[in-house]
Amino acid sequence: MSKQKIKTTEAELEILQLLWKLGPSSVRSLNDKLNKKRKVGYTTTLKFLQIMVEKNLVSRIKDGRNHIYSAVVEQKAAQQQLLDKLLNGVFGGSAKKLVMQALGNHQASKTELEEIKKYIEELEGGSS
Amino acid sequence: MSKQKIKTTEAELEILQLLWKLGPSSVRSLNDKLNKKRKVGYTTTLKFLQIMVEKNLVSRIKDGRNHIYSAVVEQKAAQQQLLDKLLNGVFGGSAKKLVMQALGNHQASKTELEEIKKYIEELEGGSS
DNA sequence: TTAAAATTACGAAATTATTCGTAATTAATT
DNA sequence: AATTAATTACGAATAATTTCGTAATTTTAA
Repeated sequence: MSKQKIKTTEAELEILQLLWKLGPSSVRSLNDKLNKKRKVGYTTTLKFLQIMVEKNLVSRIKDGRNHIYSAVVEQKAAQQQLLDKLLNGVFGGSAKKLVMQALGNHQASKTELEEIKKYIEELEGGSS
Repeated sequence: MSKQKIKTTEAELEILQLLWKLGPSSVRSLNDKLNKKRKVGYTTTLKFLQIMVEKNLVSRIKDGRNHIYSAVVEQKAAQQQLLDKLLNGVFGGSAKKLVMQALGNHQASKTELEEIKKYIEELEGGSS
């Protein structure tokens, strides 16, 4: 019963992003980081965190007068979910199309391309 | 002045999807297709199309008493926009990570993997 | 132990997105 | 031309998301 279909909104994702990057953080710290990008009220950030606790996207512990929030959902899992959505929603389920378009426009470095090739070879060699 | 920052919503994307697949279509036809997946009122579909005309996501011409709608935005462009969003938003801009995760979980066929490798080689050989 | 400073809780306003009812229009048919 | 059948226009209801003000609470420190 632990994995329902949780719908993550844009604003929530923005905060999860930070939590993944920074690790467990206080509201103030998160709000400060958010404000590097755009003006957001402290209580707005707090509210989102509270909503996210409800949804079980984050957890929290008390630390003095603060609450420290941590991401519950794994970054990988969230990435995968969004990737799937894009893949099925807009690329007709074709990983090939998605990958080619990703590589075509955002030129990965030569090194990265090599790494991807190696990775593909592993996939090919492995359990097929 | 032709390319502003247009925000496409979920519902709009769903309709664009159909337009890309079917080509120019009447409201009825689109609504019928939508109803294969979920119940949507005719006027709801119409409303979205009207909104999308406002946003310049689709265009329309009259055909008898009907309006025929066509996608204005190219599928590729929309795909790219969403891809970019995912890439920058959740994969920290690393196409490599995105690609690897896409390939890792959605096993593309061996043939597809080969094609992707070839494609990478083209990229490597080409204009660096 | 009171006052000041900061945090959290609550709830509701503001905004955006979705849905559709009803009226007006158009076209075809009698 | 009047009736019918279908479409489009308009605007408003609903729902979901985002935002934040204010009150209550907690901690620090004077």
